[in-house]
Amino acid sequence: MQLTDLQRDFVMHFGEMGSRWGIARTVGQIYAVLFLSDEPLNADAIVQALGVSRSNVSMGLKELQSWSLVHRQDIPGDRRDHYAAAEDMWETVRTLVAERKRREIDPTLTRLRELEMRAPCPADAHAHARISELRELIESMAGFYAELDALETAQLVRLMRMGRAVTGLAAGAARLNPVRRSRTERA
Amino acid sequence: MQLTDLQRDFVMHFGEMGSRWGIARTVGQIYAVLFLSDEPLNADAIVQALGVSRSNVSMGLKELQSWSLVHRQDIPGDRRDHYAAAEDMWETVRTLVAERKRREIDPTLTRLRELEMRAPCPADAHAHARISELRELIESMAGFYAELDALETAQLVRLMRMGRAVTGLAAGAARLNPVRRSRTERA
DNA sequence: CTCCCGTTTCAGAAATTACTGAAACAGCGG
DNA sequence: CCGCTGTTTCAGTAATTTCTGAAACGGGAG
Repeated sequence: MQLTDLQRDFVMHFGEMGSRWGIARTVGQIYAVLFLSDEPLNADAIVQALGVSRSNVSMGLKELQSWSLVHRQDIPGDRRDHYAAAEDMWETVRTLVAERKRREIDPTLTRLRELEMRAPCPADAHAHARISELRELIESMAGFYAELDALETAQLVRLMRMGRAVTGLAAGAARLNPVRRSRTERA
Repeated sequence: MQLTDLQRDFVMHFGEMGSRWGIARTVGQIYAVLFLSDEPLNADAIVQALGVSRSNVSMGLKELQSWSLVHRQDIPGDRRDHYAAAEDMWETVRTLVAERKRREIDPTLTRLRELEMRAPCPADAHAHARISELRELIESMAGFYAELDALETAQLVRLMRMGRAVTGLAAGAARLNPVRRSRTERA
């Protein structure tokens, strides 16, 4: 398979961005190729398109599948495995975010809670407080995320495109649904 | 300076997480030390706490300042530079997100728009469509982010802790502010 | 069972990224 | 202007990550 100029430039950019996200450059490129393709591709087509080794593609596909970004898809009458990127990009964003949360946020929360449990040696008073505050912050964000994630995709998209209405809530809602505030916050 | 057990464990975890985020391990550790400290620290204190080279700390502090996560702070009667992490964690989250957007999302949007502009060679029809769709998706998310970012911190926190109310909007708003939907979506 | 087509694994090579120590630099007090 | 304290730069080294080619594996057809 031979990429067009447009495809090549897109794929290169994607590889570049991927490598800033802890994703190996070629893994990003493999995803990009599948993302653009209008049909499932077999591993050799990807090898040709990118000029990387067969084994590298195999590893990359495995990783992409572990992130649920790519899935195997049968082509009748062809014994080889074919792969395709998920069609629905919003769904893909969801899995991407969910996966990152699972791999990065959740373990951190666990660890922070564990640290908070420890017998608080007096020299640690300030550190302890900072850790609690950080844990609370992360929990707030995780809660907000869980809210959004519970929505159907169509609703989520609507919400994101609603503009002012959402944030208007924040200003107006103090009366309707007040959050219990600490003395310092009230000051 | 000598770290307590609690501090050491936190710092190590932070370094670990940092390195999954494209931040060098020691840079994450430097930030963590400053984050926990109840007073500004000079570079040598950090060198001692982490056991890394002076120059590494100097580079790390420079990078953290470029992300606005850490700032220099004078200690009267001490010629050395002292550094401190920002007090307000929500503010820190904001700058972190803003900075990542600026460095990663904005260039991608620019590039995607540029690719869309190109004379659409017939073989690229599908690729072109996918790129447009991706661009629109990213723009939606960026718009939503801009909304949130425009809020005062206190309001933002309130919004995040509001629970149902926010996402309830999405369900209710179809009538008030309908989004034009494609035939397939309606099906 | 064996051959064939395709996939996966893995140890080492290559490339990238992070870190160090030495030297240059900055600015202040004398 | 010199000497002292502290900071930054940078070229080289170390460590880590990514990629490759060769070999092992798997399973269906004959």
